[in-house]
Amino acid sequence: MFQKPKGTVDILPEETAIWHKIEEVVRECTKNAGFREIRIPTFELSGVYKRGVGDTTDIVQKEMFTLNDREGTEFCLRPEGTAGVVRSVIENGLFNEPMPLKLYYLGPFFRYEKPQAGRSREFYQFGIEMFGAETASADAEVIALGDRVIKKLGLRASLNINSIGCPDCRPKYHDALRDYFKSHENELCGTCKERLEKNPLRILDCKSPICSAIADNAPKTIDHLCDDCNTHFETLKSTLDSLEIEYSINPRIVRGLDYYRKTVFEFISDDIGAQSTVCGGGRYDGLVQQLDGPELCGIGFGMGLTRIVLAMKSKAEKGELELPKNPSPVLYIAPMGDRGVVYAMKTVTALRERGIYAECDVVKRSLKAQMKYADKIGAKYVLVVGDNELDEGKAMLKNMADRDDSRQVELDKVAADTSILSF
RNA sequence: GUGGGAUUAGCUAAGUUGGUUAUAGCGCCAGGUUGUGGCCCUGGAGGCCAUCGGUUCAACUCCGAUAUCUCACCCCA
Repeated sequence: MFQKPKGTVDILPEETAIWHKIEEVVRECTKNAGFREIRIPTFELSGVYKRGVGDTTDIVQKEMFTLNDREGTEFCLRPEGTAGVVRSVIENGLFNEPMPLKLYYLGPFFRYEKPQAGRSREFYQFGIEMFGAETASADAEVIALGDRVIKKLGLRASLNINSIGCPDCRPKYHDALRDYFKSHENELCGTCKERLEKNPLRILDCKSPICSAIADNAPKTIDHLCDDCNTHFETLKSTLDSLEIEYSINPRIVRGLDYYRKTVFEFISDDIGAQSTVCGGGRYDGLVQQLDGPELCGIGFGMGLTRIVLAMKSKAEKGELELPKNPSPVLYIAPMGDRGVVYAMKTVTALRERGIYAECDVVKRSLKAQMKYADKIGAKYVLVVGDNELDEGKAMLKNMADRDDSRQVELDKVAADTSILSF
């Protein structure tokens, strides 16, 4: 017997109803905000990610699924969405469209990781990208969309924002940070000692209690912003205030992808385990040029839909949310005898054409077994059709929710007049 | 990549200090007189007890390895 690959999941019919709901909310929210869907390959030339996401990131260094074609060209299964979208924007000249260019995507992504709650090797992500708008209003619009999707799904997540500066002010901040941590070098954990030279920003993220305590008093990125970045951040805050979107400023938010500039943010859920970032993103003003495109700023986020599903299930367990279910048939027709089967098939087909979910027996079950089955699948009404009914042209339409409630209907009207399927 | 926990039927679990045909509930299928669901009763199907190796007269039970799941670190959505 075959097993699915490690770290992948089978999403079974019971759960796909939840996914349909999520996709419905995503499509509605993006449509109302003018984001249009883009569908791009699930794999790209490796360089797209190596150059886009950054050579030194964990994602590129140890989490990519790579494959080679017969000519030896190296590809990667997409580990994230932004780099591929940027590649497509450049390759298709979408930067010539009216600005801002607003896009969204939805689909599977792949990272070679050790699986745990909220982290798998194949996971689904919804993301948006907005190009050509460098104002803080654009940041707020992107954040507001993430906020709306989360709220429309009945979830709560706290929004954390930060600014990590731009190529002008970030080096100065790095120096200040390095100076500070150097004075505590002996106390830092092993990994953080290494981080000191390579990427001191990451020490802020360390979960070790000692490093974390030291980091508490570290210089904050928002105290070292240049005038431009500072104004941008202040404007973002006041815009979020006026939109009544709650947030907290978290100087520890440090994203692991090299392309981020200025605004970074995360929506964090407390309904799931340690992998609690349900949506994360930020501004990436240098990325398009980094991938050989024109000068074009951008901002976006990725939303981990697998984690959204986890959060919804967790909420449902606490009784705070009702999970979407697959639909039940309005009518189940229980035929008896060959003439009944013909009637049942014709009527069910006609009802389906009219957009009504109807079922009938196709396994030759006894009447009793059919009733049990109709009950199990949650049919609202049942119509028993045998020779007697066919001869008279009439049958009893039974309301499954109420034992004493049934009405006589004319058989040839069941498919024609759907109003009889509600009483 | 580093740790901890787990693996017995489709699902949730029991299985005595190693000892004959490996259990239960739920679910599935079929019945409980001629044409009616939920409750109840009866029967049936369904397991190489994760895999491989070792100890033993004898292993679901003890030991080792592998795989997978799971939780955390790391990292991220």
